[in-house]
Amino acid sequence: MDEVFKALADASRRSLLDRLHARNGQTLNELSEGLEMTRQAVTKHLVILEEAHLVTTIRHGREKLHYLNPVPIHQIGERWIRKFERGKLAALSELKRQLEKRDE
Amino acid sequence: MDEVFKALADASRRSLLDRLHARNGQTLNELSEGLEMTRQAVTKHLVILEEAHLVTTIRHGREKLHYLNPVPIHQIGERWIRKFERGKLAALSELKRQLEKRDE
DNA sequence: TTGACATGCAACCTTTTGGTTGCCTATTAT
DNA sequence: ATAATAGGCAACCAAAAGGTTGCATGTCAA
Repeated sequence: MDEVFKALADASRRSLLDRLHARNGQTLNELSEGLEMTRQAVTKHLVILEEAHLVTTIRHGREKLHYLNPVPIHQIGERWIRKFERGKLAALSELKRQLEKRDE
Repeated sequence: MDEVFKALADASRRSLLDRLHARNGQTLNELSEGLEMTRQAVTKHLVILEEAHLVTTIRHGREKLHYLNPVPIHQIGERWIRKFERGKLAALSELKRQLEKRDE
């Protein structure tokens, strides 16, 4: 879980996920095109995304195809975000209560 | 959005959010108790959480009370995670298709 | 009113992160 | 066969992150 959060912390990596979401199965060179970054920098980002299991790769000859794996993203939603949403209304009303008594 | 992702990237900060989720409105000293970190380190984390609007504070005399704000977390779920969940099934079936043709 | 307590500020340090350049290897196309 | 193409590896670098210590300030209680 920690690796996923860390991987998502960088805007370049999130935009790589966006690119794969737009078109899945791209090669390293395709993913590097038009970016303000060298191919090697993109490689490093992709390694981090792979280690977080956000991206899966398949070698096809000399090409490496990259596929988005949406499972970890889904798990963040289920296991982490949901937890905080349950307490949401209660938290807000508590905040309101505290705000109202701040002049004591 | 970027600030929120960055703030959530650190396990110590996520555990501070957990603590506030368990009991809202804690002081800095309370939040520092039992942690493998000095109070000053906790302060720095709380500043980052505040800047990402994940935590709101209210001064009450010499104490500073910290409240969890679940809104940014909810927005990550709505604006970011949902986007990837829509393509989920399509992506998986595409992956399967690619896997099946890899021996060409 | 003064000591204790809660927090703030600043300098400093080490490790991690995000990026680069240069070169090497494997595969494909001519 | 060999040149072009796709990607991998390693050394290096600057900046950011995460933490520390030491001291200052503001507030409360005796």
